[in-house]
Amino acid sequence: MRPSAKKIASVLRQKGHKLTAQRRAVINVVVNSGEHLAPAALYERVRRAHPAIGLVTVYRTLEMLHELGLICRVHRGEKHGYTLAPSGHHHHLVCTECGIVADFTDCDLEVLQQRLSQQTGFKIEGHLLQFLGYCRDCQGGT
Amino acid sequence: MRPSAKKIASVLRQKGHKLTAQRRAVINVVVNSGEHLAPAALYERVRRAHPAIGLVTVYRTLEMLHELGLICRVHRGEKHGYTLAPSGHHHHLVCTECGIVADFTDCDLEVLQQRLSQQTGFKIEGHLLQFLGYCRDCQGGT
DNA sequence: TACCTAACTGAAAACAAGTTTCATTTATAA
DNA sequence: TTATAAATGAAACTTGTTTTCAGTTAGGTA
Repeated sequence: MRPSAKKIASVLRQKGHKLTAQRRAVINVVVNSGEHLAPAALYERVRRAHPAIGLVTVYRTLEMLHELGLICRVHRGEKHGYTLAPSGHHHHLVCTECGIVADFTDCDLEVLQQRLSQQTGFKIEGHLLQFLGYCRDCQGGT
Repeated sequence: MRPSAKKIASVLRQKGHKLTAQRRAVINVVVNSGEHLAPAALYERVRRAHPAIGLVTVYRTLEMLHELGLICRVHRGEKHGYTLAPSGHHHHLVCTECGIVADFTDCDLEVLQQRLSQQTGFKIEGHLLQFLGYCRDCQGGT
């Protein structure tokens, strides 16, 4: 389940963070977009609701939400974007055209991981798995 | 098979690129290190052999080698590094401590990819898979 | 309800990785 | 040897992100 704006707000409170108008605005944008948005794009949207907000605040809010595990990062080219974090281990399928993101949870990499670990002697701590392609809407164009 | 310095040099020639002392120096460093090196780190090493080389040239040479498929990029944190490219499709196991890289080729993601494609309607073009952990030598410390 | 203070904010400056520009140099084909 | 397209290095620039710092504010307390 993806967390709601209310849920996120209450987590902030619980952790002793203040709930400012700026943070509310950022949270709303993140909650209401299925895309993974880069900080700059997010900033643009947030400004519609809160024109005076600074880009720095957007960065700081995203950083905080990320640390609390409420949103997560996606890699797309050099920069990265953020989306709501569904609970638990999961991966992304990113549209390289429009940035929309689909989640999936079952990656079945445990077997591969274990074998690699034995073969190489590495102590594997995690993995990075992401599919890249074109979403339904972006397949026609370009 | 990982290509040798000679092999790489001859590919450059074939493609009409000039074989300068700087390029030779960059190629040597890449060939002689099992680590994935960030451009800046590579630059440091290259300077031992060729003190007058510029960072720009390192970037340009890496870019060229990458385009020719002779080396490949690895993600590590925000920046990226380069290692020799073994031929064909492959992935990396990266030590987050020292940056050493192990390759592996069999990722068995076709099944997963096909299922995701059906479920989401995405036309999947590629994937990003990388394991992160500690290599044998780095497991003790820290 | 007013007040207090740590937390938060925004502007500007700083930073890091990478790229572009441009005048100079050089590998290599003729 | 020479001509020239390709390559180089310094410096300036770009882009994404972080730091600094003086001023503002959320929200607990009197």
